[in-house]
Amino acid sequence: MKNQDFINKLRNSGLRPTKQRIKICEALFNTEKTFHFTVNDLAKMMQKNFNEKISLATVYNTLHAFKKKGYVKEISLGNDNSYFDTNISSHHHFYDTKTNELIDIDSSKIELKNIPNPPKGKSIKEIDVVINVENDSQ
Amino acid sequence: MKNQDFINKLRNSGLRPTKQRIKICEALFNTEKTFHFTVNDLAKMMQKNFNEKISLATVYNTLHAFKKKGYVKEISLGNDNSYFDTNISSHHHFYDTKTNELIDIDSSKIELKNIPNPPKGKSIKEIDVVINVENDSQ
DNA sequence: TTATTAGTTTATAATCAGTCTAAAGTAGAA
DNA sequence: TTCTACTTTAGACTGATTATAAACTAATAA
Repeated sequence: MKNQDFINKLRNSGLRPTKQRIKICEALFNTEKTFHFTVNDLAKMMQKNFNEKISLATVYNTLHAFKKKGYVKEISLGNDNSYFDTNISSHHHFYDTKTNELIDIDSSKIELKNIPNPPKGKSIKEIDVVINVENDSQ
Repeated sequence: MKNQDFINKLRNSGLRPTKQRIKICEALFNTEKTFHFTVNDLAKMMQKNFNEKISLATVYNTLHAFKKKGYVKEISLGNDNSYFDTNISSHHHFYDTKTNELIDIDSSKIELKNIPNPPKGKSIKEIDVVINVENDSQ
């Protein structure tokens, strides 16, 4: 993808294509593979790999805007800080509770049967399966 | 359950039956139904319903100790603060992302098929299914 | 172009959950 | 009763996230 594509992408979804947002698009979407990251990871990555100091507040704002637009997903894990994922397809995760490592599982791999009906008046938005794993003790 | 039962329960698992721990046991386990709560919920509950001001640090300590002993479970949700659950059976949850409401789903209700093998050297500790729901828009 | 304005970015302060610390208190064993 | 190790506590501290308010900039109209 070229810069102009990101500019269009942003503009089409009602976000002004600012320098910072375009750079963040490059960092997130100009990759072969999708990946997981924290807000801090991204802020550091922008400075080191993209030579672009972006204020933390802006990184938060941008990620939340991108999340709203469906460009990234936020991953639900119990622990400390929250993870984002550039893999926006429906999928699940292995999660190493000791190392905080996250590994994607294609949603087609796991079959969920007998999903119960949601409480009255509510409807299902998404189902997250987290398989908590740990290193085998030696 | 009577106080003496809690004292035995604590002592049997190597925790000294202090006044605070016994009171917290009463609050958590002398109920008809299991329930979900945050650390703050519990601290307030102790003061209001049990007339017992317990320091926040102690509430944290106690809950972590109880979690380690398997008296409570901690629930993995993305958002703000973490939830505890007095339902320690294996089970899943409906989670209302707008209201933060949590509803238990018996683990036998949902059938998981084709669980993929964990990454090499790791083994599965637990599987959490969170069904995110929202109020139907009127 | 230029001027206007509405949306953005930024540094910094503020907040909030959770942890740490060191002193005071207490249960259990001798 | 005394001693010791475990607990509790208030308050300091940390780290993630949000709020604020001033400076900046993209989009639009003139």
